[in-house]
Amino acid sequence: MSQWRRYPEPSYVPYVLPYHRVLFCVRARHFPHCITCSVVMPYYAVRRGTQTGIYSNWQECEQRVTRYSGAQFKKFNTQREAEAYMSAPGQGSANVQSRFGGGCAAPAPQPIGRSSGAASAYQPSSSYQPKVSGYKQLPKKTFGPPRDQVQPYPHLSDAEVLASIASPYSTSSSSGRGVNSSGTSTTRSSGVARVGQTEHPQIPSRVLERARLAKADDYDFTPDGFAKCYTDGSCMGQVRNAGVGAWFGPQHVANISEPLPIPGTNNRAELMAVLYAVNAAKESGLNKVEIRTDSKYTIKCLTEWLPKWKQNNWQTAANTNVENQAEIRAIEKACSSIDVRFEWTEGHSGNVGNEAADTLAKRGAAEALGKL
Amino acid sequence: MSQWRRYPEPSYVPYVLPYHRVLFCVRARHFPHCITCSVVMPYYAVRRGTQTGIYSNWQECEQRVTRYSGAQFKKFNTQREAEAYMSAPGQGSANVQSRFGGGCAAPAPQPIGRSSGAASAYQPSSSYQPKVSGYKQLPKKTFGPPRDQVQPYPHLSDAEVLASIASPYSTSSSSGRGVNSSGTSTTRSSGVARVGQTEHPQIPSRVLERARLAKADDYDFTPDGFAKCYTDGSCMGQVRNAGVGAWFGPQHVANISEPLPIPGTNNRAELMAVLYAVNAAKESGLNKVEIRTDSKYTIKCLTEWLPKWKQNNWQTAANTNVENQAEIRAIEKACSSIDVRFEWTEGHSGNVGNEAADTLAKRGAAEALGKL
RNA sequence: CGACACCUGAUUCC
DNA sequence: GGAATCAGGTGTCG
Repeated sequence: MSQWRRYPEPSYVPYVLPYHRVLFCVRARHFPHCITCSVVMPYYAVRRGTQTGIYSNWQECEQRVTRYSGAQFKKFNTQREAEAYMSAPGQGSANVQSRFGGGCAAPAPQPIGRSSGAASAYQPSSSYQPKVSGYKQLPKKTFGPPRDQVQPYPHLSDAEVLASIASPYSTSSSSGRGVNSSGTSTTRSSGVARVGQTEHPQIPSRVLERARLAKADDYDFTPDGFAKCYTDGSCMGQVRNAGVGAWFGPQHVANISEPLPIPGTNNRAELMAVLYAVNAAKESGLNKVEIRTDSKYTIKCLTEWLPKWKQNNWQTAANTNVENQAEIRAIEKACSSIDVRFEWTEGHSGNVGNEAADTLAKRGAAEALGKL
Repeated sequence: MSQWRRYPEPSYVPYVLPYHRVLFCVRARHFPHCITCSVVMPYYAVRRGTQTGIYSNWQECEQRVTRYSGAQFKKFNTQREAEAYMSAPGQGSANVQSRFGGGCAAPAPQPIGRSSGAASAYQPSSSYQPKVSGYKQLPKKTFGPPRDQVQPYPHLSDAEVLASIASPYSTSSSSGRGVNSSGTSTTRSSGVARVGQTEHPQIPSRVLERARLAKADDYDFTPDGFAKCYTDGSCMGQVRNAGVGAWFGPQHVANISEPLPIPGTNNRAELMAVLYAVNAAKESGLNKVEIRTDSKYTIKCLTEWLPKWKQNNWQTAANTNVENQAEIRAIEKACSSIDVRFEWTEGHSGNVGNEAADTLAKRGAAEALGKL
């Protein structure tokens, strides 16, 4: 391993048949055309975030980007590309330009160069990244943008599904917070401890607020008393705008259709949908909820694999770090104060609840796309 | 997976966060409202397989489909859909059509709705059928015979990669051999000793013939004058059909995509790819070539470990005989008259050359499998 | 124990 | 057709 790890460092790479005259492949800067010798040191350009700049590792980047609505960032292999990205006409680039181009040096955190060796024990997923090879994907034909005819399921029309949730899309404000306290005090019947707002900061407040408005009668319960909840995630396009959806029933006030604040993957979206749903369920006073998702990945993460991962330090069978670790842990934590059961539903098989959640999720992803 | 398999059986489904009190979801008949448990009577249409027809359960379908190269089959919820699928213009459907629609009766087994009347022939008594859905993926892994639009990487389409080597797939004959001798005499400029045909019997003659057609300008050289060559090996299935691929550049006449005459392992295939490539390079008169492979095993064999093995009588650290000794020695010998340098490329990381070699190798393995 | 590769399977997202 | 993710396995070496 050591041998390969040292690869990018400025040294000679003696991969030569030793019984020949020894040949050397000099480092990348000497042989820029030698693809395999190229240094793979990443450049994370944060064009929009709590603090813009170019960083040399994902941790640095993540700090400025997580929970930042509409964050724009991307990984590059060269500083030049990263700088080009910063200068590109992205939203909020004006602000970025001043920070980056100007001498206004970023404080403590180190824009590149500083090869911070401190690799935290907890390696967060790099899955937020739009995948290195953005340029390659360009020629790929994109899916037709104007397809709006989804026709999900028989009973409810698309419009009805969307109508079944009070449009939270425009009201991102926390205007309702003041009234909130009183509402919160009207604790519901269940013995579930009401979790404070601070405990699930990543859940938009309006999701929780609406969940509080739901009454027990509004839910559809299984014979053994679990509230049914269909969840789904969606992520679209090369930017990977993601959205989540959760469906408790037609016209249910607690239904969720939200964009995710940062780009992600399909699987992250599926997980986040569960996280949103579980938190909403808790917020409305339920003590038993049955999450129905079509993602076996999600279910297995939470049931089969999680116990193993907690023991083996979150290593996958291929000896890589488990992805979406943060989301999985968050769900686990959220589930500690409510009984959660998971059921798998086959996707696109005409299941009403699943289709509804799908529509909701797509709507959320579409909103995320509009935010960019 | 076994867990999922058991789904439809009359039992409990324990998909519950394990750190909670264990909860059970009783079977469908007990909880008819539980949509995800609903049993759907399936129709398995086998459009291409050992025997075509429509079957009512997966077992029947599986028999006609497993190990059948290029099998085409699909599950439907209605007989009408299944029949439509059978009539649809799938590849090789001509054959299918005659079988199905024609009187060419399938023997013993009972297609469900074979020409209407037979619908009753086999009436699936609801029961059993799992909604397992493993079958859906099955056709995916088969190399579709007619698929020419693969789009593996940006610059070159799959077809172009394949097209970049004169199709040796059909011309397995050694028709060009007679002319060969004269061609061999036209030695190229390099001081490399021309190896006689008999010295590398394992290299198909067409590989060498095509290499001879390449001119120096056709190659892509590193700044220090090494011709770039990506190699890859592939071996598929339990039979271990293997293939090799070598890629010198787009449309390069010397590119290689060959099946290996005998089954082997992945590592043997990787080694053979290098062997083919080095011989081709020599044959085209190169005197310096840089082999780029994603197999560290191959590189280490040829650089790190080989000197040691020559001294210790080819004994591994665990005191066993070194595997693939013949291939390693053959490469070493081939390298004695050409400068060969090795570079490691990470697999499946978007590297164009590596992806191309991969495609070529897979194609070769597929041919070995008889899938072509 | 580590490393790379080669596969198989599964679901979803596009 | 590809990406996201995981599980299981073999081939090989130190």
